[in-house]
Amino acid sequence: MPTLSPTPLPRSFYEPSAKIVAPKLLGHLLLRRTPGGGWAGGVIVETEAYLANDPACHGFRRETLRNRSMYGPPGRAYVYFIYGNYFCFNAVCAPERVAEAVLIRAIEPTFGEEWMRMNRPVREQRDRTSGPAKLCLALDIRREHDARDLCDVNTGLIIAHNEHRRRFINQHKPVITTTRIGISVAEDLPLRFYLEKSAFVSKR
DNA sequence: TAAGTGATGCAT
DNA sequence: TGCATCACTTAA
Repeated sequence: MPTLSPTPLPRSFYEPSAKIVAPKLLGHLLLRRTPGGGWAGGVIVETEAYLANDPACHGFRRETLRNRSMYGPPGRAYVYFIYGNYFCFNAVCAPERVAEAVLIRAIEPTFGEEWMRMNRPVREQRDRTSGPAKLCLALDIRREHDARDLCDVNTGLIIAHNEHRRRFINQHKPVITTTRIGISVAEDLPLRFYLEKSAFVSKR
């Protein structure tokens, strides 16, 4: 499973449209450096794509203070605050000035589980990271992580190559493609992707 | 199933 | 300046 010295996915990985990148992120690793100096996080099992010509995308209308990082270069974080309580984490895709991103909706915890349990002490392990705001709580991802470079291991928030990705996907396939959750426009687009056999998928 | 939560951004 | 909206979660 693990990599003590993780290798971030390269920036070129995020240059295509989010609709291409979203399914390709399944099986890779969302990782956060802990105060203790180790890594916490796990395998991405559910994603959604938000596109430049997509009314549900925060960057659909124009650049604002909130969505600024979506308009920046690919391979950075877009973290936004929602419902007065929660943060959600995205990986910015597509070239600069093209506002696209992939929302990470769920991960399977594999590293730093003790630290995540402290951050989000719920009874059931599968409730720890089975939702976009849940995983931000477990990994203590906040406003200050917005715009952070996911390709630079020194920023402490990365998406890393999973050398066991193929095996993980084989064990958790098939990949299901369906409509996105919690939106009120463009509800019919097939832009949500998840691994059918993962217990951490937020909703079926 | 519904309420809580407050920043955001569009309309005024 | 005001106010509806919101890529969610939790407790019922």
